Amino acid sequence: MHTEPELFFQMLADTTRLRIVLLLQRYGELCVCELTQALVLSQPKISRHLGQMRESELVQTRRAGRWMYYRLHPDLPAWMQAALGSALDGVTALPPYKEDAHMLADMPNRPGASCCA
Amino acid sequence: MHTEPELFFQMLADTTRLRIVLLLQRYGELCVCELTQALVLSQPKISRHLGQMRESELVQTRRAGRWMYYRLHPDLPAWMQAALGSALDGVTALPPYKEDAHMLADMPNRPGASCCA
DNA sequence: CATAAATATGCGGATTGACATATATATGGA
DNA sequence: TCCATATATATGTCAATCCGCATATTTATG
Repeated sequence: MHTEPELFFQMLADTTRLRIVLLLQRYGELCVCELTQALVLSQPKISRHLGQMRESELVQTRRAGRWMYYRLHPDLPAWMQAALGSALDGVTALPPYKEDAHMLADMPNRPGASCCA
Repeated sequence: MHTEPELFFQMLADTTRLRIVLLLQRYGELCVCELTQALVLSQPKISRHLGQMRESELVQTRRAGRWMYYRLHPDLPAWMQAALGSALDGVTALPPYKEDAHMLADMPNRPGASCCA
């Protein structure tokens, strides 16, 4: 994220993007179809928000077969990572963020079985 | 700020508002005319953004004579205060945030001489 | 009261963001 | 090779936001 601080906050200023970011922070790496099922939102909507976040270099992508995996950009400045940590602390107990993690944990046949819970 | 997390981030997603918030965090309490001079922006523009932040309960106001003083809302959730602290750390060395503090420090005849530097 | 300083609000135009629909690309099976 | 499905991207439309300018409101002072 070589971009401006206000762009960072702008990415977090939408509910869908914030939900995605917090899931990525928790699960490490997720593909579009996993996010679609976890958030119960249309695939184009998810994809568009992911595109924005990739353009602003908040997330990074990795293609594996037909799945495109997204993760938080590893080169985020320390203060951004700290701010994300604070947001995670303050938000994980609230809907809809709380339910999102459960939706993903209960999802069968996750493609990569990418990571932790 | 009893409002949603994404509203908090939305308030920080505009350069002018972010500059204001960081000045308030640093100086504690400032009136509109001080902010106008520090940021070198038009008074209506500043006032408008302050109004938004007051509506979303990110800041609180206090009238003292003809001056209206603004400060960060004292009841902000802990995670929001932490996130603001991280942002301050990451941003104070960069323009235009760095210059803002100097502009205010060098301003003569500040009304309340409200606070620290 | 009348004036001046400080702050707030209305309004029009330009930009941006969100959502739905449509189109493109790729993978796997017959 | 051809088709069906899964995944990703592009376009059109509408609403929300931001800005500049002008004007209104509030508060102090003489």
